[in-house]
Amino acid sequence: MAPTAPPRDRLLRAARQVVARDGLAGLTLRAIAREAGVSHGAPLRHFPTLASLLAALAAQGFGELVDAVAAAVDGVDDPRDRIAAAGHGYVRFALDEPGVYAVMFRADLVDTADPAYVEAGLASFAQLADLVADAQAAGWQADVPRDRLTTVLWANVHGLADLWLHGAPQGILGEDALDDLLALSTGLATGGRPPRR
Amino acid sequence: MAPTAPPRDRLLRAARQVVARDGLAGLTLRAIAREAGVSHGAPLRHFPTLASLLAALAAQGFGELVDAVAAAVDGVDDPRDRIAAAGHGYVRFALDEPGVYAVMFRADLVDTADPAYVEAGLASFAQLADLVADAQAAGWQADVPRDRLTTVLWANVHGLADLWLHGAPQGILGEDALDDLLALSTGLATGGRPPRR
DNA sequence: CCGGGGTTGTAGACAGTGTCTACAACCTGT
DNA sequence: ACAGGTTGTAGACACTGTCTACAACCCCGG
Repeated sequence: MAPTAPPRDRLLRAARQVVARDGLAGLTLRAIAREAGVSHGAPLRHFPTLASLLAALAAQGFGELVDAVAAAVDGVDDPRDRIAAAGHGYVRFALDEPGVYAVMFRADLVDTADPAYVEAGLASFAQLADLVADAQAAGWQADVPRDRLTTVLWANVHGLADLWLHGAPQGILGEDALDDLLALSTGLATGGRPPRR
Repeated sequence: MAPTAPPRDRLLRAARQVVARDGLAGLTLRAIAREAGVSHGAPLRHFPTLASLLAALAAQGFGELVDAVAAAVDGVDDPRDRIAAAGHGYVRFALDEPGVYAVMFRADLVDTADPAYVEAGLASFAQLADLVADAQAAGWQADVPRDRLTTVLWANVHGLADLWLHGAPQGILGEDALDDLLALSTGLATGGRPPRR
């Protein structure tokens, strides 16, 4: 094993630890440098700006999101059930990595022009679009433009994750309502079928 | 007319102008003070902290959101159409006031414990819950717990607004797809009925 | 072997930030 | 007229992102 990872990776790992420990408010360039054990200006040797470092972190996050969704879908056969499973995996990822997920959708923190960021986001969208394509081929909402249908489903799970991370529904519904909300949301969207048993 | 409004209101108005002009990144306590024409420490006479000023701004925003949704629903009779109209009004508000809307859901910027903020958010939720209650009374999803159904619908429109403000769908679908997305989203959620003509 | 050259890191500076504090002006009510 | 609260000012502090000058360090060609 490499005892010392490449400095870019070390910085990104440090950023993850910082955001996991101190949240978005503590995710500062100097805090990342401290966490990585280097001087406050060192990160700028590898990223021209904090926004570009966060773009790299967000791009990593999109990659892991794709993996999480793929794992959630794995083994599910029915195309509509696969969409529901994907939504489940999506939200679970957001809750497992709340800091990284928050960074991924913070246009004011991230350099949204970063090519790796854009590409990773599009790959995540394409993954969901493929699942939609399968469901459409099986007859579900076959006459709706695929990208629009995909975007709406994406907005559904993203909204649920964002609201939940914000904490609003917990005060109304309690801490353990998320699974029910997810089942309800995907059930509504995919045609009100009862959840699989 | 009062030539000089109460200082609290002047500060909140200044904050709106700043966020409308410079976005979230420019929404700083000192910028608000400059916009209001006072010294950099003056706002702290009226708000103990920046987060509390932003909580007051967000609470105002929730009030205006309620008004916007009420106006959008006004004149629509069918309960399910009212829900669709509410979603339309919701997203339109978010796009008309992107700065204020962003502040409303930024838990890291806002003092989320502020009573006025909590109350205003709950009032907005209650408004949507009432619309849901009417639709349920008319037979739509009558067996689903109302607060959970409301939360899911809220998440749908919030996710669409947040994604759109983030700019992601525009790159895929173009700048003018929003109305179609909204119709598709509410159509899916309320049972796939065709949009009203 | 040696000596550059690029990579990586350091340390200090600068403007800008939120918040605190000491001070002053002003308005109000008795 | 005067005391007290409200509102505002100005300076300080620690912190931030970014820039710059400087120094180690490693690798590779002669």
